[in-house]
Amino acid sequence: MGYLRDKKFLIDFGKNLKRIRVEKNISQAELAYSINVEISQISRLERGQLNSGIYSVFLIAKYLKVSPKELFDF
Amino acid sequence: MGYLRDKKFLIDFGKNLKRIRVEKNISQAELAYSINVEISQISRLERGQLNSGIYSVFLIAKYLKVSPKELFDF
DNA sequence: TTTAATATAAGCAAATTTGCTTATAATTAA
DNA sequence: TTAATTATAAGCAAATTTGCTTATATTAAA
Repeated sequence: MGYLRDKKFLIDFGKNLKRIRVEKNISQAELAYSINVEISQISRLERGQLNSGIYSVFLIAKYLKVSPKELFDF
Repeated sequence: MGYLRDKKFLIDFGKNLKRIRVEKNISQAELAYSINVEISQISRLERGQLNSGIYSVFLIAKYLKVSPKELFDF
């Protein structure tokens, strides 16, 4: 990640994702396994350490049974 | 992009982005220049050829003066 | 507390995106 | 039609994400 990147957006996104995932009682491992991505990706994404691609977001939203929109609703 | 990736989401996302951008009378070049990304990225993104990071989406939404949510509203 | 489950951390290779560039095609304006 | 603007295309290096792995820390349950 470029050093000039404003991380607030990524951190807020991650927090929102985590909130929704926890609300649905789904572990990082379950989510990761179900959509075929690595736990480490979910972990890093939730902590704002990763600028994931929109396709991963789409898969995550799908498994969490929310619209991708909702993951950006913060 | 992995060969198994379902491209429909990326293509739909791109179309929606293009629709919004054109509605606002903003060229790919203007958008790209304004948020410091390459025109080729915008072009590829709009055609669903690219799984851009959410941070780029955030920047794009910001310049287009829409919520990131709106880019996923399709 | 002790155990089990969950989450965070970090390193490395492979895959992908991004920046940069040049060229061509398509669209719009004159 | 012609010129100008805008969009698409493609190749390459650099940067970043992702997959894979092992290890540690935190949280929840017994």
